[in-house]
Parts: sequence; C-alpha cells; structure tokens
Amino acid sequence: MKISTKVEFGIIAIIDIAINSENNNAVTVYSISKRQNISGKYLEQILPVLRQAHLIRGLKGSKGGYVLTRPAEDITFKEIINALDITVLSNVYFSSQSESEIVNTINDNLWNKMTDYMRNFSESLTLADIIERYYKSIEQNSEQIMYYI
Amino acid sequence: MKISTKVEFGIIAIIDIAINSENNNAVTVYSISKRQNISGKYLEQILPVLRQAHLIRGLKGSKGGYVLTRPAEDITFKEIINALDITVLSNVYFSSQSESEIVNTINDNLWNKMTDYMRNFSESLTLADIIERYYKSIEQNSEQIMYYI
DNA sequence: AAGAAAACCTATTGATTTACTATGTTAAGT
DNA sequence: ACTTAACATAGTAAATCAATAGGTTTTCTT
Repeated sequence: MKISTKVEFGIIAIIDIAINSENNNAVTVYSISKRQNISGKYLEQILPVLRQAHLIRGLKGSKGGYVLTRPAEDITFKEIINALDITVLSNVYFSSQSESEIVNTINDNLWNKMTDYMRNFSESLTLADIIERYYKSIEQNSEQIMYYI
Repeated sequence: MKISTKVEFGIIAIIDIAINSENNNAVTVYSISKRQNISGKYLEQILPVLRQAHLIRGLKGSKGGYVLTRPAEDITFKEIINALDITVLSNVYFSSQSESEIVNTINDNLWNKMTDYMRNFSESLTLADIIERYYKSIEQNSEQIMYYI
C-alpha cells in the first residue's frame, strides 16, 4: 500500500505529541521536527489539518505548541487517517464510465471488503493502544541489549 | 482507497476475457474496449503486463486475441493485482529516515495488519468466484426487472 | 501469395499530484 | 517591547498518471 508523506508524517506527529505532552506541556513543531527528523516547515503545513479535525489544539506564542484535544484513549486511527487523507479508508472510486455490472461485482466482492476491514480495524485502534505498544517495544529492545552485553 | 486506472482497467479486462473466452475463442482488445468503454490503445498497454505475469496469453494475427493461461479457478486476485501494481498489496514503504521506534510500531500494529488482511483476502478470491457472483447479480437484476414490470 | 487482422513495442505528452520551500502575519507569554 | 511559536498562503521542481501516436510483427483467410 502506498501512503503519502502527509499521512505518514501526520501520524508520526500526533503520536509524538501524545507521548511528549504527557506532563501537559505543549509540543512544538520544532521539537517534533528534530526528534522525528522531518522538515519543520512541512510539518507546519500538516498539523493544521489535524487541528481542523479537532484532534489537536494549537497554542500560540511562547510556551505554545500542540496538545491533544482528548485523551489518547478516545482518539482512533480511523479519525486520524480520515483527517489527513479521506481517500485512504474510503471505498474505491471508479473512474470507469461503464455501467458495467463487472465494476459493481468487483467493488462489492473485492475492494469494499478490504476498505470495510480497514475502516473497522482502524476504528478499533486508539492512539493509546499504539503508545502502549511503543513503550513495550522500547522496553523489549533495552532488555535485549542488556541480555547480549 | 485509491486505485490507478491501470489496476482498475486491468482487472476489468481479465474478467472480460474470462467471461468472453468461455467457448475457447480469443478475446480481442477491440471487443473489450467496446464492451467496457475503455480506450483500446490504453488497454493495449495494460494487457501485456498481465501476459508477462503469465495470467493471459496473446495470440497474434487474425482470429487472435487473449485467453487465460489457466482455468479461472486457479487465478487469484492477489496474482492479478500484484501483476498490475506491486505496491497495492505490499507493506507500506516508509520514506521517513528516522530510525524512530514510532515508525516500527505503526507499521507492525496498523499498516501491516491491513496489508496482511488484503493479501490473505485477495489470495482467497479467484477469478471464478467473481464470475460466479457476476452472473448471480445479472440474474437478480433481470428478476427484479420482471418483478417490477 | 496477398491482404487483413490483431497483438506487440516504444516514444511522447499534457495534466495532475506530491513534497516540499519561502515569506510573511498574528497571538501569547516574559 | 521582545521573543516565541502557531497560522496563512503562495510558489515550485520533480514525479507520476493516463493516456495518445505510430510503427512492426505474426498469423489466418482468401
């Protein structure tokens, strides 16, 4: 599957915000940019999209930055992905002009089954789930290092 | 989900070939083009891709055209889609340079779950399955027409 | 043998999308 | 006031997409 950098970086950014705002301080674009090695100016263009979808709130001025609008448990990946690019989880839009019943059959039995699954799955996965698994894999990595030393 | 016209038309074409070669005669690009309302010259560029993947065989000259290389029961949509565009069912390739564990966590717990499902599902679905459902929906449509007359 | 029909092959092109960069403006804290 | 950081909008180079175009080769029919 191909995913645009907008979606890719947007997801990384909101996870970064969730992790680094846990002590309630706002997370700046600059700090995300440094940590995740993503162009700050490009991020500055992506984050407003998540803000418009009411997933994050931007705080201007010094000590400003971004915070989540809701607890990470209440933000699903379906919301995040839909905000960044509505086509990713949408049903396939067919350019074909033909009213061909073949097109309907393919949509019903192939593409829509896939996008249905993607929507359901991404709806069941929250930001909190991913953060939890992120910490677990960090933990495991450091255990492995200790083991091999 | 966004699908290129190459994939869209390629799938329509191989189904059209499967349906219209059932009496063992080759199906011409021109006839597919007419039935499905797709540019013949463009199809002429797409069908060789399916031929190179050994899903169809091209027969030159008069009375020529395309036929399936194998029975429709033995051709899966995973094969068809992979032939037309390998990226559709592939794991997400991340451009991000960051070695960030966040990227790994997203891949493992979000994208790869989706592409795993898509690969498994499309592998379980054959050309024959779709043709069967195509005929059923044609049948149902004509029943409906009779009912409403 | 000639002609027609059809696949085969390769190049080109216009339009759209992508992935940024650049330049400022506004608002908030110190 | 000064600094910091989000906000807003414009521009652009490169890549991809969706075809179109023109010619070549192979096979069947007459």
